[in-house]
Parts: sequence; structure tokens; C-alpha cells
Amino acid sequence: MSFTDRVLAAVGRIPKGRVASYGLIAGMVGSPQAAQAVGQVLHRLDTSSDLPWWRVVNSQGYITVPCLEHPAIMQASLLKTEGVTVTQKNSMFWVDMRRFGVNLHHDQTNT
DNA sequence: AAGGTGACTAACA
DNA sequence: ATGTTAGCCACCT
Repeated sequence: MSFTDRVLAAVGRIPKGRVASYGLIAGMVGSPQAAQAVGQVLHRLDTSSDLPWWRVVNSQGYITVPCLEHPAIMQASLLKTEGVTVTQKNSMFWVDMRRFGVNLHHDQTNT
């Protein structure tokens, strides 16, 4: 299974209503230092994909999506739809990782 | 095959 | 505390 496939699988396991950082995903697939590569994978993700790409934000909890196909504002609203509180800070969208981060709280850690 | 890129991070100044 | 710089990793050209 390629790195990409593992990343996609990991993203797919992010529970609804919660978010994960690129770094966390990287760790989940066994490459803690590949956060940027994770972003790379999601960046290439097909628009028609059913993957919950919007549940991924950076380590600070900020939405950093330059992609016009998947605007930050879209990601923000998708998250809100799931019950995630998204705040606007400096014209940027932010999520409190302490409240919605996957690693904290109870987790869904599968295999 | 080699070099450049990016939805990242953590460390420094 | 904020702004910049330097590593890191897999994918694309």
C-alpha cells in the first residue's frame, strides 16, 4: 500500500465533527515527518472524492487551503455543518484543536 | 533520473 | 509573541 493510499485511508478515519492536523495524519501512516507530503496528497485529491478532506487543518488549527476548487470558506462551512466551531481570526479560519482535535479527547483509534 | 514543489512543522532571530 | 528559515517527505515534471 502506497503512502498516498495510507494517507487517504487515515483521513477517511477522522471522526465526523473532529479535525486532525497534517502532522498527525503523517504520524498515523508511520511518517511523522511527512506532514508536508500529506498536504501534497490532499492537494492532488480529486474534487469528486468523497474523502473528508475538510477535517484536516494545520498544527495550529488553521485552515490553509489555497486551492480554488476547495476554498477555505467551503472547508469552514463543512466543518461547521459537522458541529465544529470555526472562528475567523485575521481573515483566516481557525479551529480549536484542544476541543476538536482527534488525538485528544476519546479517540476512535482503529487498527 | 534529478530537481522542484507544496493544503507542513518546529526551531530561530 | 510574531516573522522567517531550514528540514522533511513523497509526488510531479
